[in-house]
Amino acid sequence: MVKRDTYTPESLLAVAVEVFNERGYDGTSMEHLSRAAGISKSSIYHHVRGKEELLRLAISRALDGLFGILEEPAAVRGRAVDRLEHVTRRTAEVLMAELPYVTLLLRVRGNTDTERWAMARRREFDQQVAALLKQAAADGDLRADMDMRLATRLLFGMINSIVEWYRPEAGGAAHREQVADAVVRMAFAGLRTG
Amino acid sequence: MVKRDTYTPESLLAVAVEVFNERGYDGTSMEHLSRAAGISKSSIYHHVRGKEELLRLAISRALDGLFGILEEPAAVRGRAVDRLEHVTRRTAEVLMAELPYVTLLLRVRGNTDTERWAMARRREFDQQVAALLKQAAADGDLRADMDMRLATRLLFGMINSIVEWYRPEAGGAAHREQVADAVVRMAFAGLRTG
DNA sequence: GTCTATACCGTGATAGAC
DNA sequence: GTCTATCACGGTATAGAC
Repeated sequence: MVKRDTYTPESLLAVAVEVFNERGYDGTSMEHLSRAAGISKSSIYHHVRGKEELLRLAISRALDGLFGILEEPAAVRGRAVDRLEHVTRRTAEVLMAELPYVTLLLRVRGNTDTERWAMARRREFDQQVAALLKQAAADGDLRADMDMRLATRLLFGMINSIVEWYRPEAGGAAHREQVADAVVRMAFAGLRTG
Repeated sequence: MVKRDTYTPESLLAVAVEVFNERGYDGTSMEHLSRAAGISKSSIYHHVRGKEELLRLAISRALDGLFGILEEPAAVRGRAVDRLEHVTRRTAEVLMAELPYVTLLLRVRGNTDTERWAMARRREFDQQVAALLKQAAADGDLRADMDMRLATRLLFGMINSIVEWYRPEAGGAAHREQVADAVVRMAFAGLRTG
């Protein structure tokens, strides 16, 4: 959270998203934002239309990152189970790389139009991954004794929970890879030995 | 959300917790609560000291349910990996049985004293389960190629994510058991066949 | 136990000077 | 591009009648 002499919507966004994630979106006032940015409330309105626009910008960035995964070659070609593993790993990676933005996306509750739009887009992403699970199960590569809808939800639950504790300061790229490995391993092979 | 002729702190709590979970705690005003309860704002103050007391009551109930698990016979006796599996299943079950209360617990951000107390208690619970994982790994019952701290976090991430989609109306006890089974299966054996 | 009325403050947002 | 001053509104909470 570096204080700047002058702001662009982009650099102001970085500050705002940090505060949103600390206090929650509803718990953050324009006064909080102005103090964190080191400029007055009214100056913020020079850069963005208001609080909700900051939310929309942040969420768009998170969604762009996630949907980008689905267009990567390894996500569109090959056996479904391998594409699923790729998407799982990459979702964890994007989540850590774009942590504050994805965190905000995952926490919206649907109180405003912007939040409802975010939730709808997120559902689209989940559904595309759910289709992958279904195909992988049909291929016989995933265990048949589980509802794939339920499995999708638990898989995303595990991945998304990373935002609750991951902090980029500690560890860097090596740590990110270790986390992504653990997610893939636990989701596909489980905790138990043998 | 049944409207009542008269309220007790307990019955008012049930209404409040539903609204908190729909709109978020910070996004819920006393006006929202009064409309949902069908009584005036000031009448609410007759039953509780304020909004934050409702939060504290709700969170206490969730924590009591969770810590109760750790005192069950199957959680204190036997091989660590079996105790861990029991705690995993029961945590999922308690989460579904006390859904609105646990949901609220899992969403607090630490803005007030009450919220910070809740987060500290939750960490205590997590740490006790983390100790179980560590013991099970030492017994050779869990895979050695994963950091157990990380595994604990992913395990709880998976369990806790149930609050994001589980709705008690649909399915009843049979469905709850199916969900708990799926959690245990995925966490311990993984998604992949063979 | 519930109500109406209201105190008092913090909120998101705007006007206009520099 | 930033500021101070200000607005109208909605927030939590209280007073006091019924």
